[in-house]
Amino acid sequence: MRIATWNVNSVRARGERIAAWLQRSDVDVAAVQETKCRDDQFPTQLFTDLGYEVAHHGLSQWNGVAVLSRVGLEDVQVGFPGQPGWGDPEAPEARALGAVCGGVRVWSLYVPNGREIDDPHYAYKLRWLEALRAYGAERLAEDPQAGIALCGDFNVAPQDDDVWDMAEFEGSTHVTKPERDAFTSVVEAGFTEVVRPYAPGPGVYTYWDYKQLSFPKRKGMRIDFVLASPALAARVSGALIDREERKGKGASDHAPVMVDLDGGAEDESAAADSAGLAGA
DNA sequence: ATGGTTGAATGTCAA
Repeated sequence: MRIATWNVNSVRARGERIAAWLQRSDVDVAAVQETKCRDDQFPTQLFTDLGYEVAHHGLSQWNGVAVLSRVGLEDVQVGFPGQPGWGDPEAPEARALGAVCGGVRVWSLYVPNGREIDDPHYAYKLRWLEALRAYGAERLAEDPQAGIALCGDFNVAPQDDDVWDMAEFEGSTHVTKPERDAFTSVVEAGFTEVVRPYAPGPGVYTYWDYKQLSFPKRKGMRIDFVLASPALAARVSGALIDREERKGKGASDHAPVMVDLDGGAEDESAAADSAGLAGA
């Protein structure tokens, strides 16, 4: 089974490109962020026509998260318990959506950007990551064998090599110790980042700003991740960052990140077929 | 080409 995460930066501006990518890449489950639309604006049919079930949560033109799956989509959760809110009155934004797909609880997460270190959004970002850690820890305490994937745009570059030049990030968000500590806390709660071992840096990124020719100049950031629970991490057989998808007219500013899993219902059925053939 | 973004409530914010 292949699962993926991608900040698409508007599902309406990029629908055809997303559909082409799903098919080309043989994606079974996609966690999508920044759909930038309400539920009633989501181009559901584009994906159901390709055999995917769709769950979307969008409240406005900002944020918006979705899960697309062709291996079943059950138990949809809008937001997670304890997810911090924003605004007045304070309310959760459309930044988290979970569903069980092919036996794995897949979360599409869009961590707040943080903007500037002295902006209230920065403290909001840290609260949000802490709440995610607490929720993840709780789920694993309840079921240590659970297959959980925390997929998304974390808006944190955990290591110095995850940005093109640390000197250019002096005083900036995404690389501060509190943000990195918050990310590490989620990992230490039991969620291994499974992409990096198969796509090591330096110079390997998932996001390049549209401005200043960042992509051709290779000035990117690694901020999109798949964090897997122990049982799920044990099934990972590969991962890749689809840098090609960042190229050309109409690209998102993020690249898709894909993870391949061994086992699960499909592989068991294939193994049974193989055994049957061998015996024939 | 010596510069250079894109997408969303069309006006200005967000990333």
